[in-house]
Amino acid sequence: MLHTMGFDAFGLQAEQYAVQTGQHPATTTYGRIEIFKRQLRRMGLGHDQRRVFATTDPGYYRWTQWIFLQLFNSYYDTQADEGVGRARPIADLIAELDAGQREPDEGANDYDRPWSELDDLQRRVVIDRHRLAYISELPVNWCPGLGTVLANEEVTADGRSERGNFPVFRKPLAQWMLRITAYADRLVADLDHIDWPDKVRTMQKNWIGRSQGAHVDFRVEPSARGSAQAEPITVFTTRPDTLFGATYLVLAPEHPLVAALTAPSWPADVAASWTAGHATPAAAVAAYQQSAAGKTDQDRQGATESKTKTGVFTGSYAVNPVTGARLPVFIADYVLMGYGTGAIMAVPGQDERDWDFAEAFDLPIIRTVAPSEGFEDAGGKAFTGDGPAINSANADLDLNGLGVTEAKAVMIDYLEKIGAGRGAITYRLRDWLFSRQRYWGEPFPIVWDANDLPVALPEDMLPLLLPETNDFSPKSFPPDDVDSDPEPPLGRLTDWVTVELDLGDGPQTYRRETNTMPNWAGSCWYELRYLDPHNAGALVDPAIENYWMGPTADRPLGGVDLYVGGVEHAVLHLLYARFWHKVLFDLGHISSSEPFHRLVNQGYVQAFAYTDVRGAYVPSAEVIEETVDGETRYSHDGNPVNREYGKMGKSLKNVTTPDEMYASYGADTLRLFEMFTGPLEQSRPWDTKAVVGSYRLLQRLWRTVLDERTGQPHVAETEVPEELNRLLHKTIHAVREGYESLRFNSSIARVTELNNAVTLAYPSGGAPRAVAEALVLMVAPLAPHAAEELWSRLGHATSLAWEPFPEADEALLVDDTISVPVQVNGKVRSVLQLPAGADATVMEAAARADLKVLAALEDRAVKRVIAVPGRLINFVV
RNA sequence: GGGGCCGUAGCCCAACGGCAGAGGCAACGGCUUUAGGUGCCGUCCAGUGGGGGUUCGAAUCCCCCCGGCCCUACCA
Repeated sequence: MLHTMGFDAFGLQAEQYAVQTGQHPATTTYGRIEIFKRQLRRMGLGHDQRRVFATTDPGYYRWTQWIFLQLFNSYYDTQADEGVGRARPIADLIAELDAGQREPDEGANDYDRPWSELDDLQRRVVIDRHRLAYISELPVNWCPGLGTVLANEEVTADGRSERGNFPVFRKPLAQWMLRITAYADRLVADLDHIDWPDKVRTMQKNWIGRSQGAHVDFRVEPSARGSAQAEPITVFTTRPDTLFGATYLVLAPEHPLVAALTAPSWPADVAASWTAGHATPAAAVAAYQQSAAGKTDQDRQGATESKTKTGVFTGSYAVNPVTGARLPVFIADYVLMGYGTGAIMAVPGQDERDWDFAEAFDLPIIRTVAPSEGFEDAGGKAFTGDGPAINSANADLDLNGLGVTEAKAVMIDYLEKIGAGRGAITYRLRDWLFSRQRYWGEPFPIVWDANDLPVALPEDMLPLLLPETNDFSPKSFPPDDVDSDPEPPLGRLTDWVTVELDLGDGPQTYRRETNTMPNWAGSCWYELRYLDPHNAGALVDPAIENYWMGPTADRPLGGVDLYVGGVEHAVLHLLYARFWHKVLFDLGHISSSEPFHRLVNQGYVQAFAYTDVRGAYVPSAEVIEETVDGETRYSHDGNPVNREYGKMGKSLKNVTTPDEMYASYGADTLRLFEMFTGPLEQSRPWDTKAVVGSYRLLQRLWRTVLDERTGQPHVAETEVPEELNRLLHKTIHAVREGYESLRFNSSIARVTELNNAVTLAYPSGGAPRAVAEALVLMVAPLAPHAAEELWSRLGHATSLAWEPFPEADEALLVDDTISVPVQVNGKVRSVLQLPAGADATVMEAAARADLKVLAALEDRAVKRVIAVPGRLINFVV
């Protein structure tokens, strides 16, 4: 077994602490690590110390940087593995392009010329766009209050930073991105082959958000922009079947086509609500864009709840490819640039949001799916259910009468035929924004050349050490300062930034990348480093990786046998780590394709909180509980208080730490108690009253083994009496089962039960040694200190850690006679003592001879007899 | 709005579809110690949130409702 731990110590939290205390992050980080190590040691947690490291150790982040180079130097070959796709070295791509075997991926080549006609610089730009680590200039999450950009996963639903709770704005900035979207399908598919809680699998699936539908192209009326060359608007829809009901288009305010679509003037007789009172479309669009940009997603959400839709007309019209109808083009913030194409076809008849917008702007509504009976009479508006298509035919195509699924397929075929669209899959998942404008993180092993193109440092220059400085504070801004721009602290170290290197073309001047990696980088692969923590030549020796984590029959994709962690990592760490693991797998560095085979989410330790009559929280520690007339009451300073239940928090005045319990009862009691209060996976209240129970168990066990006054063992070197021996072996069996299934609370209960029986049978010592030793060994995993001491005093020279765990003798698990309940119509009427091996016939005969059973049967005819050997008999009358 | 988990004695929690109770806390009685928020022995207590269904038999499986906790949310 390999059981260890490490310190994930780069990132915002560690840096903020350092800034607050005016110390260097390295000082505070390594200082805290020493404290944590002491605390963990004090608890007797048995991690393998030889494998402990911090993600901030240069010997570790050297390999984090190395993995980044792997990402930079590879691309996703979507054709590989029968279309599943696989990461491959970028050199392979270049070779194939040079050999004329393929052209660049769609969207990667902006030069209107094939690869063979591009110059070297253009080729580099095109190649850079294929990399798994690439620079993007799309809008990102900019958080002025933190002075850094953030990943989608670090922004809460209400548009604020998960850390610090500052507003987050969308802003176009050149940033490193990791192409996690290439792995979307595999990240979903492989969830079926790992043993994770359904909850976490569902969360990942929802986060990845695969949806199947179509891209539809809408031609823009040339008159709108005074040019015949208008670029079509491509929308994504999951309901191509409803295209006949599309009555307008909506673009996200940030959509790149908005400028081109903004007409010079309003058409005649434009509705007042469409213009928002502005004299020209340009003014209306500009005003709307500005107000949308200044809003956080939280403000947008406010509109969601009231269902009020806002937007403005661009003055342009597009053409519905199946009906030829003129569709006004709007911009509205209910359409998000980050999903699909950032543009939708609005079908108010089948979409509630579109219906709301259509009502607000007085736009036509055409039903293309017949609503269910009574739907409209009941005031139903948009009908999103299944039903036969209506109003859905033109000269070449007739969907009427088809169900939704069939109509979708027919429509996609038709769109492909007329060149107006195609089937498409989109994801909610975005590529992973990987730059942070922070000091305390892994520097990127990248330099920029005279062409302002990125160049990877060679592996032998790793690790690229984080430069020493006292000027590490982030440049943050007023939280609402949308116009601010990020300023990485490393950029201030001009001596470090400008560097002369010979990377093969002779000495040249380069500019170092000044962003750092996010805190997730280090925890993306630490499970691999534990396997081979001191390897200087590879992140992990392949043979060692295969030994510990390679695929087996039980773990078809390989991975760690058991990973215990909080559910809060479901769409952050656990998603990122799976992604990196798959990249390393694709590139042949490891044999497992999933990092963690079995995941268990431990429950949260929660706490009660108490409010007084005014609703103010009072300190939980001062609340008195009493039971009056069978009713439990809580009071504080003599005044009644109300009890709530939930997380611990300073504002709730219910935070407790285990320190006090440790001081009063010691590490073993604390460990035992924490495992005893309930199942590992279940959240439960931290209610310290009951801790004496665990304390007593250890005391009682102590007295079972030792004479309290002398400290000498008082066990007897005798055989275990048969009855006690049966209990012993049943206990061993149950305790094992409990440990194996992580139901530690049950195991402790069974140990307690056995010890109680021993105490009862041998009140003043003299318990058989075999029983005493088994008890000590069984409690050892949870109370190692006391167990070790007892083991030693029992006369053993070596640690019990080397002792095998007790094994149950199967023969002793079954009793000679068993009590078998006899039911009549499912109700227990009698209990018989029968030999353990009694078969159904014997059981029935015995039951029929039983007086209580006869009385219950009352001469009624027995219709049926269910006799389950070893369990029960049921007479159905 | 969507999703997940959970409701069993005063409390925390057990119970392969088969006698509702393993263990602990609290309470009560006694013993011990009395400096005691100590130790020991014993006693006590629910019919499984509510309603329906499947079954010979349901805490357990299915459906609806109520309550708690957590996640997610204009995803086209």
